Amino acid sequence: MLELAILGLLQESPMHGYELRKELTAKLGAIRAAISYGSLYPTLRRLQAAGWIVEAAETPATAEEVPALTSRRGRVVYKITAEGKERFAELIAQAGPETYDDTGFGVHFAFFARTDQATRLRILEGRRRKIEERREGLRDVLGRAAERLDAYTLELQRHGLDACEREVRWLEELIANERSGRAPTVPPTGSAGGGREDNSPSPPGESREERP
Amino acid sequence: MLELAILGLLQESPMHGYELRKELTAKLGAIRAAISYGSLYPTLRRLQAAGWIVEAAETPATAEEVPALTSRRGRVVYKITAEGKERFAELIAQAGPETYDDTGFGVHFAFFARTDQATRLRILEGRRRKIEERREGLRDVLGRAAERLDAYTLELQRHGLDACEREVRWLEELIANERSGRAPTVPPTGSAGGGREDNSPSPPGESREERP
DNA sequence: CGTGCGATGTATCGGCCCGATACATCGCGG
DNA sequence: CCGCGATGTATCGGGCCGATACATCGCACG
Repeated sequence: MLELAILGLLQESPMHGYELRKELTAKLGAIRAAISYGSLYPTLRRLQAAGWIVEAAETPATAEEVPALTSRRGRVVYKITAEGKERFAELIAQAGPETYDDTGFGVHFAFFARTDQATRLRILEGRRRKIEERREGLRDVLGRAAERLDAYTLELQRHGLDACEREVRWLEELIANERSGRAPTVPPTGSAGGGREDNSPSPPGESREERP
Repeated sequence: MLELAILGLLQESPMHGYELRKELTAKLGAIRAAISYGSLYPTLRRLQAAGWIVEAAETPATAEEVPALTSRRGRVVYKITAEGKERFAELIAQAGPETYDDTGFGVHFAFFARTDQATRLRILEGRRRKIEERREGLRDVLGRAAERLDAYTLELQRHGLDACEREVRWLEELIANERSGRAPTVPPTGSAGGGREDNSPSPPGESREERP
């Protein structure tokens, strides 16, 4: 999952580890608290070994050749490669079982702007199915095994059930919106593209303004 | 976390691994999908090595000494020890940072019936604090960095924010209910105790029936 | 002027937990 | 009688986390 998220973020611009972590936290804040360095750095090394990303020198070397007497430990900037972009496309499109658990779905969703509509629909429906199953499990427990459990445990199940129902409704809305056509996708953002990246796509969820 | 959950369940009755997993899934279904055996068995071994639990023979050995020609691989039943009960009490009462993350809080809450009221209150308030912080983080992102993020990412944050607000309200209710006195606790369930264990404690949340 | 402290920044280590996999037994229906 | 799904125990590789260590930079406070 981290692999996918890093590849996705580096596609927007090169970054060093610390920055990456902050962006990760901002983008996935709704899903997970904060990525640990104990996960981040090993993953970066893995990605580098696979050739999906490369290190880029921090100082552009325009200056004189002062070869670092003090062995300055400067920041390490990572940059995605062409193979890395292919890898990202592969990961974002394929949907295994882990695509639908909380974290996996969150990461995929966070990069929906770079996902084609058919895949978005597939993922939203897969997630809905999974949540519906969890919901049924909770209803079963609350129905059949209620007398075996104490009041606090039951209250926990009720709260979980409520969250499931709410998420299913949310997904229904997103699915309907997705089917109805208006689906924004960030253009591939090719490395050479010039202009501003300020496209503000029409949002999912109910539209706040209507077309006349 | 698994350690705490296992100790808690074995306090109700001895169980073998498979059964333990089912009970765990029933009790924590609102929190996590299903405990993996790859977690369960190593944890059981750990607990055994520490002396918190012991293996109990499946067949009570009342029968003749037929010494298992076929080396019958029978089920392995685990039983909590006195030290294990102490350990559980220690774990359930102490509150580190991990007590307030999603999983940790869920497990603690699921065993609130075996937790004293002061600890329950402390944990509920700690959890509320943590969720409030997450909520503020999300509000910050939605306020300050909104234009840097695409519509899908923003929608994710909104959904997360909504979930936070909802959970805070839920916690407020539980806290108020807890403060108001009526707080059920399962009696220690001492190993020697005789009677039925059918105490049905008054539930958290709004009471559905009122006393005249 | 110096000094310490919080933010920035890179990195490792032990440990928990997961998914995949393997293997054995039991009961039941075809 | 045979297969098949439920029951049941167990290991292995790998991902991710929390704790920890260490270095630099800017700046506020004495």
